[in-house]
Amino acid sequence: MTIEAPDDYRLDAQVGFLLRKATQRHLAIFAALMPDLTPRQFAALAKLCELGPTSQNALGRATAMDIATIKGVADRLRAKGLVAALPDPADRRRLVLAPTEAGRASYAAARPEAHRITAETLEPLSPDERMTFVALLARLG
Amino acid sequence: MTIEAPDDYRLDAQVGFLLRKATQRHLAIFAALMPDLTPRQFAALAKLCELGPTSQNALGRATAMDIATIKGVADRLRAKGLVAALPDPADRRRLVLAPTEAGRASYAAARPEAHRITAETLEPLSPDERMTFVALLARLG
DNA sequence: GAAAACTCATTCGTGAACGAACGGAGCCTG
DNA sequence: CAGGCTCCGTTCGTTCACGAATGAGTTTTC
Repeated sequence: MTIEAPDDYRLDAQVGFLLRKATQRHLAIFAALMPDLTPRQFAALAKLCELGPTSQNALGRATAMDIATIKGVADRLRAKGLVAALPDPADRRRLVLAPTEAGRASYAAARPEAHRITAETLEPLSPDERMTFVALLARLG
Repeated sequence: MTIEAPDDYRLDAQVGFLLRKATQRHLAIFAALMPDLTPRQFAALAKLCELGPTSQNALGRATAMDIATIKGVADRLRAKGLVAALPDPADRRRLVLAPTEAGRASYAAARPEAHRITAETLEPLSPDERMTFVALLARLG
């Protein structure tokens, strides 16, 4: 792993490119092990089960999704019957989201798969390397 | 950095979530420093300048983009006048892409920015940590 | 030399990211 | 209480990912 000189640019060594490739591989693993939910849908459902009833914007912030993005994700989760939305009587701007019975069941069933997805994504690294990698990655967020 | 027990799932500690957040930050840096090209457009242009005339499919493989994705990226680069497309007389299925004069100039101008983008993305890490991180990340692609 | 197998490019559909603009609603300060 | 600031949700437009299907062209194989 050499640091390239300013006049020698190799795309394949750039963080952005490597991040994209690692993400691609991870998404393929995810789609194979959890075909019924997309990563964002699972993230939103997981956070919702963790937090309980939450406004749409707040859920977006908790899952690091754009306001426009969480809207679409929430709509698709509602269409699947995993999430219910009710207007907040105390604040009429708010749409309060909560997992349905089916949503909680789906989350409970998906959790072991989520661990497997993480494990398989990190599989090329040794246990020590995995810890190192995750710790460094967390600092780039 | 603890490894969570199977019954304690925290979204914020999952590789997929961290990858997404790191990518988000990187994309924001990219958009700020290279507003005229998207990361994929830059990647395609860079590979094209590196490889010379290349078929669309081959460029897709070289940049780790789906066939359907590279089509759109190539179309947008053509619309910007940075890339030209000609049918291959030797193989009439092929569309051969090549950078235009403007494309080469744009790439030459963008290269220093690309280095700055990489540097800024990795800025939270020490020089040693950067090497470690990039090496580990490369193995997850 | 003809059928089978493969390759190249295109198109369609779904899911997603995110900036920008918008209107409705609450809050805060003068 | 009125004007302004902020927040909430929605919609629009552009870009991208990727599976699937299709049609045209090329190579392989028998």
